[in-house]
Amino acid sequence: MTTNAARVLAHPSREEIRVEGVLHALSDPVRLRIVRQLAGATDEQACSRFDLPVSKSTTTHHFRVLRENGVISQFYRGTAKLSCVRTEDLDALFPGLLDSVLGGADLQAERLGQG
Amino acid sequence: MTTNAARVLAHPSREEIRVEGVLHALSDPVRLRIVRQLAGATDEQACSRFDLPVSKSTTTHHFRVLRENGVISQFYRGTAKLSCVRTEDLDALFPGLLDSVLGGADLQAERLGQG
DNA sequence: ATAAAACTACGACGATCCTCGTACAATGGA
DNA sequence: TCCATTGTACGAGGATCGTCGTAGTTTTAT
Repeated sequence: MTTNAARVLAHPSREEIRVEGVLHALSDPVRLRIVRQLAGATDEQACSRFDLPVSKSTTTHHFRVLRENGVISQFYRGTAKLSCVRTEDLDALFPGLLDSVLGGADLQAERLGQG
Repeated sequence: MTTNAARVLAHPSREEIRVEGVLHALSDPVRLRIVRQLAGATDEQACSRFDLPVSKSTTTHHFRVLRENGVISQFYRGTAKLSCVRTEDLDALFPGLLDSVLGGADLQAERLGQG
């Protein structure tokens, strides 16, 4: 097989990331859950390792929204698509934002008794 | 005039505020601008003191979204409706979130040259 | 070559969202 | 009382969003 261009995923550069876009990306329950799981892991994870209450196409959609808004980066490895949070970029652009969102989500989950 | 019940505004209690709702409320450019202006002032401000690029009805809408998601509190004084950020509640629920959003917005405005 | 695994592209549906204009309500001052 | 100020309620239009199923692509293993 020749290399497939569609397998190279487009990411916004650091300068293109907007705080409104990041907040919007994180404001959906499914996507917030994805980011929490990604941030809790030590390395990148495949989309298939997420147990989400939505269909597979919807899962694809949510990962794309996160990527297009600069929250995660993704790349292919075999048939799998791996994701990780763009911690370095987000911390540089919006210091403390990611941590406080994740911390706030943790507190809320604790408070609602379903951490 | 007798007291009008419609003039008493409904606010979510602290326990009802959700991080997803707060993020959603802050993810709109107009609303983020409102909150930045509110946070930059020392006391509460009337809606009419905001110079926004939308109509008056749309302004009302955005203030309501902010209030219903627990970001601001509002009360009437005469014909004016005053607003202020629910700093104490937000800091208790999601420590550091408000500050990092505001700080990130400031940095972004600086970076884009229209602070 | 065949099949399985992982993910995507596309179109569709209903819900929500942002916006507006118009008409209305509440307050305070002349 | 009359009017100006301030904000609301309502309905509407158009855009975006979240969801899905189906069909298809890419890769790896057999």
